Amino acid sequence: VDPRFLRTLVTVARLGSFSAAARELGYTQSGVSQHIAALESDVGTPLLHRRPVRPTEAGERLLDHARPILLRLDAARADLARLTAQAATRMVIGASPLAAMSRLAHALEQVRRAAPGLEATVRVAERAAVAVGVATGELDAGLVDGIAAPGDPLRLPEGARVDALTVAEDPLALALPVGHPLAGRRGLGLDGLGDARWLDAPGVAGPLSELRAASGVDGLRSTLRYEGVDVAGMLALVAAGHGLAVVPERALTGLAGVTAVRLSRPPLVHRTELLHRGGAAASALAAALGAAR
Amino acid sequence: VDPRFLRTLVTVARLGSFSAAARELGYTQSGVSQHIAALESDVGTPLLHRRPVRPTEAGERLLDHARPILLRLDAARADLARLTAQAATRMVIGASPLAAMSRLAHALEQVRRAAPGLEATVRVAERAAVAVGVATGELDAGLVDGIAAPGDPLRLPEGARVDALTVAEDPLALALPVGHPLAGRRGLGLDGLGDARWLDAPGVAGPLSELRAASGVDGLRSTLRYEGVDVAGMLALVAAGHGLAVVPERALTGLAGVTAVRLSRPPLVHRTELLHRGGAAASALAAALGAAR
DNA sequence: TTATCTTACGAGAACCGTAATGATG
DNA sequence: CATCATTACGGTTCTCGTAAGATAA
Repeated sequence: VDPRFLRTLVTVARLGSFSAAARELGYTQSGVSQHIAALESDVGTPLLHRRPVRPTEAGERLLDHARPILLRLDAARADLARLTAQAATRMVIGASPLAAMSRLAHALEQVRRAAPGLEATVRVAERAAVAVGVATGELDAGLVDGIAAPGDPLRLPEGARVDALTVAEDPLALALPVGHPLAGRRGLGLDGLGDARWLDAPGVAGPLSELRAASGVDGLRSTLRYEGVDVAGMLALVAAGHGLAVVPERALTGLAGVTAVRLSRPPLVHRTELLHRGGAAASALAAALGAAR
Repeated sequence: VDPRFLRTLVTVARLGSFSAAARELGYTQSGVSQHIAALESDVGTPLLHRRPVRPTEAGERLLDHARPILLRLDAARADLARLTAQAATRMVIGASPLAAMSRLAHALEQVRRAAPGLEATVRVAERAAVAVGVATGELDAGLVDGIAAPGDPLRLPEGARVDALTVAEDPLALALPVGHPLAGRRGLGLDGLGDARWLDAPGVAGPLSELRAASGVDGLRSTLRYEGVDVAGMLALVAAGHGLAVVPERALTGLAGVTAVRLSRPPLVHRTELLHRGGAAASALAAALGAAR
């Protein structure tokens, strides 16, 4: 019942070890063991397999609830803290890798003219982490992007209570190595490309699973996974023929070794949203971004 | 930090009294006072005005978080309890007042043929309460209805983690007293009716605010509020000229004193969904309802 | 054996009830 | 002055750390 126990559970599940969780949380091994034992006696079922430490089915079920609950508790704390907070002089903005940085740069320019003393930081992380950061108050705002059907909002982690403003919806393109047989085409549909080799770059273009979910096209099998967050790095792999990737068209202009072909058939867009929780600085950003609600 | 404190807070806020909350929760006055004091000292701000007892701004903020968190905690408990549960012989189904009972009756028929020993109950409550009941395991399934744009899901309380299946989308009609000047029309739009007198029947046709939100038409002012859950009762008020109401067309056939005119202009439908959490009985119901995902 | 989880036990803190005190209409 | 919230205090329970025990690799 105690949320601290739930936090211990998710930490243990994440690290796969009682001792490691104890170190991270500032408890004793014993304390962690007692937390888990208390939870298990409460629900009347084992939640973790031991040796190796791995959630049971019931554990997985509880974790699915625990993570959003803990996120929401943190969000509540952050929300109340902001009520008492004084005017901020420091602003931290999160951004996912492909989020339209040029737009953000221009908007920040305007905000800084309006508030000269402002000290701003931009921190790049993946979309879910940015959403969590905004919800928990670590970030004052976040610029995130992803693939979605036109008009659909981006999917964010459960329990992350944030306001989302649409910043842009841009066309998507397929990144191909130069000389690829499809490189001359005007537009391409995904449906014929289920058998192609794909590059899965979750940190850059979003995970392939997101594309699969948004498009409804099955069988997009990846042959290589790129775990960096660097666009040029990923495109080098595309240029070398390791697979295709779907990327916002604007990210592909003027890069050697790859050709862009606009993605036409399943109506999908590269969507950019500004996440915030209503602070003054975030509102100024929203206005400067010309965001449509 | 203790969720029990949050539960105390929401109860006190709902009842507007420490003593009443203590009675309902099985605490003493003193215990409730200590809960609130602990929360206030934790967040560093008063959460309630006293005499009369009413949430402060910070209190409202915390309540917005606390209610979904508590709901989710209950849902987690129910979820885990179901893992250990044996085959159910008793099924409780929630239904909002206008949810297509005839369809449900037919589906139940099929389910009972397949499982003859089944003891079923249907319990009528408003939509949010049904969703909460399904999430917390009090109900095995729920049939709820409401007004929405075509294809849009119904809005459910935050934290209510349920699966929703679309059962039907039916046309909406305006209920008018016989002899009303608009009664002869073939179809009507809401946009010209902002100035009409409206009947607000949150328990029957859904709150007027829902219609306002779904249609985008402002200024639907109600002159009378009906708090019952009885269709005929509400329509009697319409027949007497106390105001117009938007109701699913099928609910209006063959009722004395009122005429139905189909609502055409803002594309809205009366939507019915089956809420459940994946139990065997609920799945059988879903199949019998021929629900499309 | 070694790393790891579990159990035993005691100190300290937290929670809740009884009862007295204070405040408000 | 009657109702309601707060404070004081004590008993019970809970939580956590130390330390010893159990168990699998």
